[in-house]
Amino acid sequence: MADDGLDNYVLDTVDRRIIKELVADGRVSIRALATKANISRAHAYVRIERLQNAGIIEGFTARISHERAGLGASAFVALSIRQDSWRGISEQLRTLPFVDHFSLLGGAFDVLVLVRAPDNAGLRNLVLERLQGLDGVRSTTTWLIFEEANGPGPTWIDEQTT
Amino acid sequence: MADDGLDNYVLDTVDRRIIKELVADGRVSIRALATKANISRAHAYVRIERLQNAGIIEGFTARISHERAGLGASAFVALSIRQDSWRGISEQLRTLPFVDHFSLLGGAFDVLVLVRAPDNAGLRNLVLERLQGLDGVRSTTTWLIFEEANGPGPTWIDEQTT
DNA sequence: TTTGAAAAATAATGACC
DNA sequence: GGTCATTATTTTTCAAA
Repeated sequence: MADDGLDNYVLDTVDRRIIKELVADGRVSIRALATKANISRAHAYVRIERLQNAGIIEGFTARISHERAGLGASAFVALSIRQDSWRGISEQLRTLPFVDHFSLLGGAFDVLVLVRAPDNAGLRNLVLERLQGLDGVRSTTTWLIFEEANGPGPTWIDEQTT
Repeated sequence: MADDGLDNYVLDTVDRRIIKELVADGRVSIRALATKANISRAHAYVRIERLQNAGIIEGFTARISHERAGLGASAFVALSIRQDSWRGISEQLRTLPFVDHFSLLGGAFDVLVLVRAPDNAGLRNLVLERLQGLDGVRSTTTWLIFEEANGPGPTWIDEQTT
């Protein structure tokens, strides 16, 4: 593949500062961003566009409190699946309501799905009716989430050189 | 607790439309948002502020591609912990670099940590040196993430009545 | 990459239905 | 809740250095 600038893009200090600010506040004005990152506005525009074109910044979104928004019951559901069924299962999970995130894993389990439903009844229905019914799913194991939190965010961004 | 308007806030149709748009595009202008949600701009300001005060909208952020930003190795790490150690472990995980998200679970495992490191060596170091060294951690089990994706987003938001 | 200028768009507020 | 009007800011582009 030719180097079209989209792959193997190495972040420099300016990129990292921009990312840090945009992760902390996705609606920050370009003015404020440029100031905080110690660059000109014009430069900020250029860099942000480049980061988006490179696929490093995928987009911007609102962070919603699952619980306060009505999704009070969350769980991880491990799926044991047939060897050749990952692709099909993946396609279905992408559109299954209340599925937040899912991963194909190495090790004892095959697929780990993070689901968030309005309540335990909804969770139960989701697991028993939808997940276990997916073509290729052999068995499921569910762990309720009692409490959760996020890590420190992109602290690693300060620790790299360029 | 008195009803200060911050708790038990029930979303109506307008709130849901606003959230949907802001999740899809966190930097959308209030103008465009108001148009898409079929409300006036003034109304949009009021609603967004209310949603933020109620803690439903926690903030805004850039969605970063972990892989393209240099975090190519991700894994789930299950921690088996001492009964009384959750609080302390939680506090430490909040500041531990490369920790993305973690949960206190019911069931066989105690804590599930999602970590993202630059490479497998970094991942190994993180698990062996940092996570296993946390006070209260008895043992760890690691599952590498080969592939991952997100669910459909807030589709459930359309399916509720008010 | 930076700076300054300038037009267009948007934000934010307040008065009034 | 919605509409309108107004002013302050910001965005965005461009030219110049």
